[in-house]
Amino acid sequence: MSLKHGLLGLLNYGSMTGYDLKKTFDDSLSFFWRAKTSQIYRELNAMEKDGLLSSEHVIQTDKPNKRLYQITDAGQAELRRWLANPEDDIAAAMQPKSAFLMRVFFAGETSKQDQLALLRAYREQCVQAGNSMDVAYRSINEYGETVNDQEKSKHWGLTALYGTIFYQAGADWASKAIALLEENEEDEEE
Amino acid sequence: MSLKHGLLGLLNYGSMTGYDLKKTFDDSLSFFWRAKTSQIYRELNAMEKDGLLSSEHVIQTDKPNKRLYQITDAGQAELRRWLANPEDDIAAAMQPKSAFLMRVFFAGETSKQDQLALLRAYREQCVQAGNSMDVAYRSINEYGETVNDQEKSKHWGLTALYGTIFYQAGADWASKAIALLEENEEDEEE
DNA sequence: TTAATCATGTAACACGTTACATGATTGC
DNA sequence: GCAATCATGTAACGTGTTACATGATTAA
Repeated sequence: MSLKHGLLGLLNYGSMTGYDLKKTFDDSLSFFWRAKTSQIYRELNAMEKDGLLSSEHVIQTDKPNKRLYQITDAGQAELRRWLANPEDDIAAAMQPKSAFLMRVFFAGETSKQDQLALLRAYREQCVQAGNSMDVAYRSINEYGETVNDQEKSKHWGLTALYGTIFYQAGADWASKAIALLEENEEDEEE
Repeated sequence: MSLKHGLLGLLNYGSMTGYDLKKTFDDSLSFFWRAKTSQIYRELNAMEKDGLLSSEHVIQTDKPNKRLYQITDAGQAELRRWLANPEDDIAAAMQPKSAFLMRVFFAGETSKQDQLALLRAYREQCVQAGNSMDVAYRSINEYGETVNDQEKSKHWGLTALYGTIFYQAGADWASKAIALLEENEEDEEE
């Protein structure tokens, strides 16, 4: 359901096209949510049918024509209703789904070299992702300082801070896991 | 694709019914993967059609009849192929999807009280989940000590360790986020 | 002249959830 | 008598991905 509410949340800031929404997702929400163009257009259609959005066709001469979506009163009500009921999403946040951990679970079927390579690759990616998140974090804060929407940018910054901590924790875990595997590397062979 | 490979991984340890597989998922993989009964039966069917599994009908007098699944040579080959190619899943692990963070992002639309309540509820759930993970971690290690499959239980333990660190990081982030919001609680009103 | 940006979709498939459907045996 | 365990599925729906389809304008 969260693509729907993400779209409502963004359109609550102002009218946009599907194309704009896609870019905003990619630019600002991509750490914790992503969606393909095809899914966004389909969802916008369904939401308009449900009365959460309305749209107007805008004819342009210099660029392709476009469809501008705006949130309706029913849409704003739905956004507020959603924000007021976070229980299920908090519970779901305790239940990650990770194909990577599935691999760790079954890594006993691979060679010790492969096991270590898996964990090292993961750690490296965490470090890299952490670095790029630091950049994003700074740019959000800078943006919040220059523009006068400090209240909003504060929450955007919190999601970026989550990213930094999440990747750091991933790298720490991988380091410990590697150490645990290397402990008995000498006496065992595969 | 990981339900498929989870089923292959478990059936690689020995033949099981759909019912057994469901229980094993719930008992051992539930921190990082869950599946409904209906999905498991559907997937087993598809996998048998693809030649990854074979099944035999077992007639029981004291209990309902059952269908025992076993992995085929093609299934073992597919399991090995999957284990040898982890790149995409490592990359995907850097791209979490979180409806909870979507809520944090848009929390500027709610009252300061609701913002704090959201973060406090999240922190509390992280602490609770962390505690129950510690229990799971200990039971896995005890199991690994008594039984002689230390090599396997080591990796199972690594996934539990990930859980502990993940929940701890979540609680730490929430504490920082709460502190940041409370910083300017005095001078601002909503 | 070539890549990027702007702009919107359809169709099919893959994966996950919800609701429905059945029924015997065992332990409290 | 009632709940738990054992045991297997179908149908419909919701959500996400992949492949396909088109085409103008602008900047390097």
